[in-house]
Amino acid sequence: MKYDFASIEPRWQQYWDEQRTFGALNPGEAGFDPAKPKYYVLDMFPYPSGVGLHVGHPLGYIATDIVARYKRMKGFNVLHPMGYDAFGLPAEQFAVEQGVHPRQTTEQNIANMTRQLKQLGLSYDWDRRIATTDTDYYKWTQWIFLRLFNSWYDPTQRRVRPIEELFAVLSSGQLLVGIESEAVWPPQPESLDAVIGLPVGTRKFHELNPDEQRAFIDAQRLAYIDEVPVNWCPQLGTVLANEEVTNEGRSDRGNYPVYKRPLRQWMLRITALADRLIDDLAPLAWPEPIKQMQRNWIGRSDGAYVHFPLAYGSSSGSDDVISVFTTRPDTLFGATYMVLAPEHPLVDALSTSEQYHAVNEYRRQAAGKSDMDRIAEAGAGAKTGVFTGAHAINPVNNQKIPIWIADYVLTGYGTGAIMAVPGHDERDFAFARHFRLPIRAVVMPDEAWLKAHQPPERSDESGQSLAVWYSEHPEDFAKAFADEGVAVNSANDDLSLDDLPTAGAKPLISQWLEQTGRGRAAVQYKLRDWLFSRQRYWGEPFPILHGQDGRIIGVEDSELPVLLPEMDDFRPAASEDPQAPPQPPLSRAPLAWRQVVKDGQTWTREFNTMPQWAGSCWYYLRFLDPKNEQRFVSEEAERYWMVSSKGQGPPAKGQADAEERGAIAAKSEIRNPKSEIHFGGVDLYVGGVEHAVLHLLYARFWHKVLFDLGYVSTPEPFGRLYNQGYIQAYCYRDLRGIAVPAAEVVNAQGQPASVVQGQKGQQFFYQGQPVTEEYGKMGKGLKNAIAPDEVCGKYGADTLRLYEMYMGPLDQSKPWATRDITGVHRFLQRFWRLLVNDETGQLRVGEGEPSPELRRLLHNTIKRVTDAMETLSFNVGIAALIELNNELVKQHSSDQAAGAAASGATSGGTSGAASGAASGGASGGVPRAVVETMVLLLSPMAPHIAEELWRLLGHGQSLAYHAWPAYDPALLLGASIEYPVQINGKLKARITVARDADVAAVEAAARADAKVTAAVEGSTIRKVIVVPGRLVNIVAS
RNA sequence: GCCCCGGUGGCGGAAUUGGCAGACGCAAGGGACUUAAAAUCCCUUGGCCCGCAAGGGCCGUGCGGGUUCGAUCCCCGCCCGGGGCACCA
Repeated sequence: MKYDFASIEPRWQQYWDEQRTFGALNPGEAGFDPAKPKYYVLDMFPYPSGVGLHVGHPLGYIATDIVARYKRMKGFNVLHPMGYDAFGLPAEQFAVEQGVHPRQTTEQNIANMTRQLKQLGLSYDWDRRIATTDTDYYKWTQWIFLRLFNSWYDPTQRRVRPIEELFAVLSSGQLLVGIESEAVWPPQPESLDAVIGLPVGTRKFHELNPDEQRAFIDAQRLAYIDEVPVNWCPQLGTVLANEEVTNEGRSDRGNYPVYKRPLRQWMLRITALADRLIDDLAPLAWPEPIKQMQRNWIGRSDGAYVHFPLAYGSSSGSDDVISVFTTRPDTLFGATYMVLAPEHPLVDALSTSEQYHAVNEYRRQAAGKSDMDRIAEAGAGAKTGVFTGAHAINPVNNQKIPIWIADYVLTGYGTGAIMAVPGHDERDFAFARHFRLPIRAVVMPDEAWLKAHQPPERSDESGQSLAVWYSEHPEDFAKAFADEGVAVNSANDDLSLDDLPTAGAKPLISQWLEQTGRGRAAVQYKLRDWLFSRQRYWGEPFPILHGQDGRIIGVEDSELPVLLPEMDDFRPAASEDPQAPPQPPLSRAPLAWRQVVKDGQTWTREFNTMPQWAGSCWYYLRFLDPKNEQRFVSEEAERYWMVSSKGQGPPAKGQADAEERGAIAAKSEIRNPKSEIHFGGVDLYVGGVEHAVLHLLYARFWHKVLFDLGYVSTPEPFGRLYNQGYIQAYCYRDLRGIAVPAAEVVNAQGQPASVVQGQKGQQFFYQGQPVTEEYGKMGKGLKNAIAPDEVCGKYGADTLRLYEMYMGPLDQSKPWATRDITGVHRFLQRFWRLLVNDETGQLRVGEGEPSPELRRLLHNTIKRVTDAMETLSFNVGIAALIELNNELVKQHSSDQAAGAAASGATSGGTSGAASGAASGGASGGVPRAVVETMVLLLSPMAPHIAEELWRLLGHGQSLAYHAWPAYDPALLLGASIEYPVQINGKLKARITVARDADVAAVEAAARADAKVTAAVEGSTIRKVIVVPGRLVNIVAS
């Protein structure tokens, strides 16, 4: 009876399905065991694409499946679900191309993908399958949006609160509200402290009229509408989030040009939580680079606002101030001009009549440029700009400084205006040189810097006079000194920074600014509020109604879901014209959908839809309780699955230490007194690095909002994150550089490329034409995709699973080599034949006890495989099983060969383990205890063959919940240990001593060894180092 | 430019993170079985050198230094590859 995976695998898949083997039980369900710890292991759910999976996709799924199966055997209640992220641009575009409704294509794709996943034997609880497009799923996406809409961020308590509480707080008169805010641009309603206590135009909330009150409240919501400069992609007919725009200023999807353009859009106030999104990263068991990427993306920088009064107000009054943000307030004395972004709203009012034309021309050009153009120019180092004709007063020295506009100042960051310190900023330096603006030195560099960048014509001068020269003429030096140094030329009647190091000057000047009302210390983030609306059809409709009076209200919870209307034409209004107005498809929906009568008034629905990220922001919560009709997840299920069980597994690499974790947990105690344990969440979350910032940041934001509002128990959703690498593959390009189908490429001898690829000196041909071999990420773009169906058909799912895990470390990218698959396939066949006689089908298992040597080898293998499971290093776990199998195969064949002497066994991992192992009752087969353990160890990785062998071994039920084998640490070592003996660090001899020999005995044995005595002949032994259990090193000279 | 990650045989990769470098697999070469092939099994396989041989010597983890009894691992300075960010004041 041969190893016939083609019949074994479907049979077991059917069995698991029918028996609901992998169904996870929630608290309260029949059979639920409260004594079991929980383990939630999650994949990043896929987008159901029409082309289906290639072998790169399941890499992470196989890994999580192995963990899920392992944890079940370790006695955990395991939740391992799968679903589909089915809304969004790609699904819609695919549907448009195919000319059918997106729902139909989405359902087909889901069916196909589910089939592909099931074929791999993945142990998902399929009863919990969800798709973000299900109405009873997006009902709750809308519900969560309403929570965002109906809450605000309280900066004094640093948490999200229901909007009713803001009304109460404001009505009680506790806070002052500056409705006519000072001339800070853009206006900053998001931070209440910016408007608390401002002297100008401040009124109490109850002094506002109802419209003003409503406007103020609306502006505080976490979901709000704002007219902001957005990324507008005319070809896609929609706006895009910053995160969806490439470095080249093109759309992530489709690679179309993107333009900046002000539009009224829905925003989510993610910036309010920026600090916590940074701080709470620390204790997470995430890869450090991913944390770093999130920190960089959020881009916190500490500095100060400085208010610059205008020299001659073009309009009278207190508005005539331009505020800037700077990280270097200590260089304020060196600010010799200001620059506004071309889009800055004060530009019109500022510009003098002489400069008006030039300013307008510049702004027109800037508006016409796509981000791509703008970035390309920046890359060339060119600085452009125009003088407005206006001046401002440097508040620190009352100097009149010119105001320019230039597109190197961005509208989206800070206040859209900067103070230019050309002496100490590279960009300002380049700009000032180009336009011959004054450059002042206010920070003294060290001598090394002065020497390195000194003017060429005075290179022989001494350091001392260089400092003087720099102080007077920094413009003569090669570049701006942008580092920290010592302040110079920085004093007025009231204040002196001179001789202070930068770190000391900063707080001093910030303090002075605050005391004199000229500014204040502040923090800025690169992170922008999240642009949340899209002009597409295939997304979640907003549960929002617009009144004819301009009021915006949320749909009642009881009215959810707001269903997507059926439409024949759901195409977006694409256009070549960047200025064409957006036309969301839903604006063409049937009138019955568009209009709602409520409270005797007619309301219009919101026509935008949510971006694809919405559904993936909380799917991990819905998996906990996917059928719940009353709530997005029951409190009980949420608490059980998300709050960490105690004493789970070892920490992942890079996990924060206990102290750090404790500190953060203590902080969050304050935020949510109701929860006891923190930073649990998903126990293992596996997915690609491409989601390092987007999905993971958005989901963390939503989760924190739900946490603050008391809907979830942990401040973070994903306790442990792991990123699998890409699978790469060889690809081939013809002479024009166009990728050709890799499967049809052959070498000069006509062999398929897959058998000889990677070898040197090969030439490859496609349809008789020479092609070049390269190496890249597997996918349809490079025409080098390999479908899992192909491999499953030829070798079986177990072999595919084993191969993908054996290729190398899970987190590294590595090349697919079809040729190598035979290695693990052979292993499975050899293992099968070890237990089953090919011809007779009889078991070859002995009922005796294993020899001590074999037992030791077995326990070492258990340890190695168990360690591999905990650290996700499956490649070495598989290697350990192969080694044990090889050893057993060798012994077993020597058994049959007339009891040949076991003398040649030297290759085992633990030396000498094998000799004579077969004795002790193994005649007639490998001891049952050994093979059963091996079957269990193999089962998470190759579950079908393991189940089949388990059944052949006489077990009546699935091994999925059988206890994981344990090893006895006492059995790992033999009676004696072999020590390598080094002389001066070089290996010279080996000695064998008793396991319990003490250091002195080991040293004596080493000194007595013949090879050692010969090697140290004629020199003196200075020192002998004995590392117990490791080695001996003799220092001699 | 800035920030990460990596560099080990012909190839994918191991090495208890300071303790025997190259586990395991692929490929390659030799052999057994076979009419033959496939499959299977056995042996060899980092490089160089000495030896008829058994065996022995030297070099070797991108490069150059350093710390150490001992370095693939730690430190300093480079080179190369991959990823992220990028006019963020």
